[in-house]
Amino acid sequence: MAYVSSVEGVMSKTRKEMIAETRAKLLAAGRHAFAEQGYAEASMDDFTASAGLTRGALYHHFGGKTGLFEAVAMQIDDEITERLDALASRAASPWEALVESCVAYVQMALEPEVQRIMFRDGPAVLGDPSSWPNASACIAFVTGQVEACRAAGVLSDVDPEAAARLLNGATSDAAQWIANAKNPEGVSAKAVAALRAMLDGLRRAD
Amino acid sequence: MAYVSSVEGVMSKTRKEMIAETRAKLLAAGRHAFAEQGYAEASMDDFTASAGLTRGALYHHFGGKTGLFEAVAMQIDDEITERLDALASRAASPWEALVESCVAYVQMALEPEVQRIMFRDGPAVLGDPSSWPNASACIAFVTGQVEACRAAGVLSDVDPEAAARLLNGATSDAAQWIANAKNPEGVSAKAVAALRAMLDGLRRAD
DNA sequence: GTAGGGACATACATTGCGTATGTCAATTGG
DNA sequence: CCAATTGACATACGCAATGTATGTCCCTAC
Repeated sequence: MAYVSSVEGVMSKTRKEMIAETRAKLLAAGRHAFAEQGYAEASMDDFTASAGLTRGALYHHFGGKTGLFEAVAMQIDDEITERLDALASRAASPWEALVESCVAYVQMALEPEVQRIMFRDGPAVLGDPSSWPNASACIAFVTGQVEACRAAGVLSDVDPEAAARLLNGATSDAAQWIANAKNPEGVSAKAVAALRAMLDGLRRAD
Repeated sequence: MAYVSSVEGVMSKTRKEMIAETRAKLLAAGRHAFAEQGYAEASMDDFTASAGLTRGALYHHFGGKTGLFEAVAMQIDDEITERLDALASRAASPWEALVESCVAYVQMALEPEVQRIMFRDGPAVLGDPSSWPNASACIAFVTGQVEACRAAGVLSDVDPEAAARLLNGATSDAAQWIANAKNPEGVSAKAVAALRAMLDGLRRAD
């Protein structure tokens, strides 16, 4: 048993692992390059080489530059959703979950990687986020929270997805604003305060 | 006086007119191409040729592809501001002016040209709109309206620019959503209703 | 064990941008 | 009225980057 024979089981798994590994390497390299230099300026030759590969591998696995970018965006979107989910599950009420999710969303959108890939280059490369392959998991997540709030009776009769959309736009735009401000802390405080006020507008007046 | 001598006055004006005309032709051709094909896919050779010119003229007047795009974006931004201004000046109150401006903004953002250039490609090419050369005149305009509302006492104590930013993000995102929806009319109604609700959140509870 | 297919690299063609250079008309100064 | 110069614009060139077509090698399957 000094070596493994290519009987099938073991080797095939190793093989699949190798493939998954190169996919992951490409994904990571692309993600880094897209975040650092932006989509247009990122050279496929450069960042595939930095992963010890060539464009051949990229075209094989992702079909092209756009395909890789799409995969990266989906990965980030999933991560955001997961983080929001973890946060919301610790909230006392649906309403609080929604509010805290929105605030957290602003914070996440401040991260340069998220900002650049999801909010700046994303729409230009992939089109409207709502038409992305996974339909923007994080928007769907917020929509769910709005629905929960409505079910709990704390929301006025607005369309859940419409509310989620508006919130998404408001928060991501606020994040852009904060990120490019001279004093991000002060601006952030203002933005969050205004955001809470707007959210209150959605709450049922009782 | 059968012909005009190049004494200066008349001829120099004609000359300037010619120059202004080619500038305008480039601007129009670029605007059309950017709107139709997007920034990245628009070929300078193609659309300058469609204006009866070459890239030489473009580089001379605008410094490059980015420069022309910037000029186009500023032009559109000015047009939007002007339209909002005309609309707001007919409103009965500052609050109504703000609300109607936001609703109108959604409508404008639905126009394919505005959508593509200002909301999709704009941020990717020029960066965050708030850092654009003219600092996004339309955001400044809305900020002014929010300030007027605050002065009139109908707004709670939110930061004017923060509110304007959130509104801008919410409306433009809503527009994106509407534009890509199957039934734009229905979605538009939902979005506007939710927008009004959010706006109410900013209004001082009295 | 050999035939086949998939994973990836290499080679090539195309396209598009940016810059350097050239040309011609118009302005300016005498 | 003429010559020199400036500026508007076109042409020519080089480079970089993408997409595709082809090749090679190793694993898998029969």
